[in-house]
Amino acid sequence: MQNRVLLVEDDDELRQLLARYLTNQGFSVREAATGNDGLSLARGQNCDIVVLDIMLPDISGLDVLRALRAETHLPVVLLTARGDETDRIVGFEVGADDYIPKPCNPRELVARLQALLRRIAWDQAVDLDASRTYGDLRVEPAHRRIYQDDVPLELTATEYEVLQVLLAHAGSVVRKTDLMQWALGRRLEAHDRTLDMHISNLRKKLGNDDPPRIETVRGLGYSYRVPA
Amino acid sequence: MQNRVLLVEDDDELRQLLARYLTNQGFSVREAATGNDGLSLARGQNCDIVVLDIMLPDISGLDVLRALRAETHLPVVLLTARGDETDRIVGFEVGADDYIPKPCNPRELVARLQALLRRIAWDQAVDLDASRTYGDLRVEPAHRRIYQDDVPLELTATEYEVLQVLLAHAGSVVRKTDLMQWALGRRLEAHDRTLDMHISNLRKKLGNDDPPRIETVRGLGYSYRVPA
DNA sequence: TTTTCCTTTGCACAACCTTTACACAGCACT
DNA sequence: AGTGCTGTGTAAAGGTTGTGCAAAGGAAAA
Repeated sequence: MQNRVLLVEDDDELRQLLARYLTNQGFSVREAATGNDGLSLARGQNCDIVVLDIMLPDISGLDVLRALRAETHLPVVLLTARGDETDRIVGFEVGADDYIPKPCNPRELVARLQALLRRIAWDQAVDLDASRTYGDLRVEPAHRRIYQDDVPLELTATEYEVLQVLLAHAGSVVRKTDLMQWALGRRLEAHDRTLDMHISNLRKKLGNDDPPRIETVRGLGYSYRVPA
Repeated sequence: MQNRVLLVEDDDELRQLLARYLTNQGFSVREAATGNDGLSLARGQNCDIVVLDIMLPDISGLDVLRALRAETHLPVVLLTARGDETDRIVGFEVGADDYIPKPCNPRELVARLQALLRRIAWDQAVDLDASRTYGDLRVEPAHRRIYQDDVPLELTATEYEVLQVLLAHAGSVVRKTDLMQWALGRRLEAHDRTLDMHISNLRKKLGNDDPPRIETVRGLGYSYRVPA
């Protein structure tokens, strides 16, 4: 169950050093010293992640990456001698997942490889219940909806954002300036009643309970009453 | 419609600089100046990715990350002044997806954010070669056809792509910009109504049900109504 | 060429965010 | 109680933005 790394690097000494370190860290390592070798090994589909030097004797690592991206989404970490910033940007644009400047600390390389593999594992595990419940309300970010007793509320985009923030802070007071910043994405100016309007509309849609679910804290902001 | 970044950084000047740059690059930005604010906002599930400074006035960015990881797999990029290698390793071990030392080039930050978001999109993409069924619709990638109650729909190439992407994400909202990228293979420019046209045509071919199978999520994109 | 399809253009319309306006509630001070 | 200030509730009007769709223009395939 160990991860298989394909290491494409022309400098024999460095490649063997890294290969040994990666092996010690529990990876199974395939090595290639040229771009073409690397490309055919990667195409073989028998590795989980590729570490790819950019400076190679035959074809550039960037071209190898381009060729790979034309057919797969195999994770690729670029490795390169001191990076001009533009180089890095290009690397990412071509489809790299990470970019590590040489000389690199092997520990950091391993940490980054593991972070990338972990990310992939997370993404592929069905990450459903990101939904949260507050009393009779249920927030479902995937649908961008909030359900009250399993009935979806007909909220506008802004209303959704506002209620979302209030729920995330359920039980404590959210200052108007923060609510404005977080839900509306701009600063609260004097005499701006926009927020009050959205709160008013939200209360209506939530059923105008008494006492209201969204409490007013005069001079401060609003607070969603924590469910009993 | 655009990716939402949560920027947690206490240095007002730097935060505003980055926020402005990210906005210009097409992100929608939410800001927090403290760890606690950042944590509540991230919990609110109203962002796609988090940029997190480690040095914060109240609680350490690492603790914020730990708390987040206890409940979500939200992508997190750490940002820090100290370049100590051990710090980086710790950051990754706690669950960071990337680690950028300050002072960071905003262009590189954006490139890394986009690489991470792209990786997630790739990972979550459904196996496009398997045939799938959604209610009365059946996608058969081998023939590039979609059947409604076993009767093939007369779709054009683009319509097939659009519907297929919507189905692959059935039940959740697909942003217009993503739909454009995945189905049409190019970026969504301002005033480009192409997608709206294809949606309109698709709805017609699907029978113009009411409520429509392809729901409009104003300001965001479209969503295929998950079959009961 | 003809046909099919993709894209652009233009207009109408709907959704919705914001402003305006006024009424009223809370609070401090007389 | 009365007065005035400040902050809030909400209806209605105003303005902006996003969307639906027909029709025409182009581009690509047949």
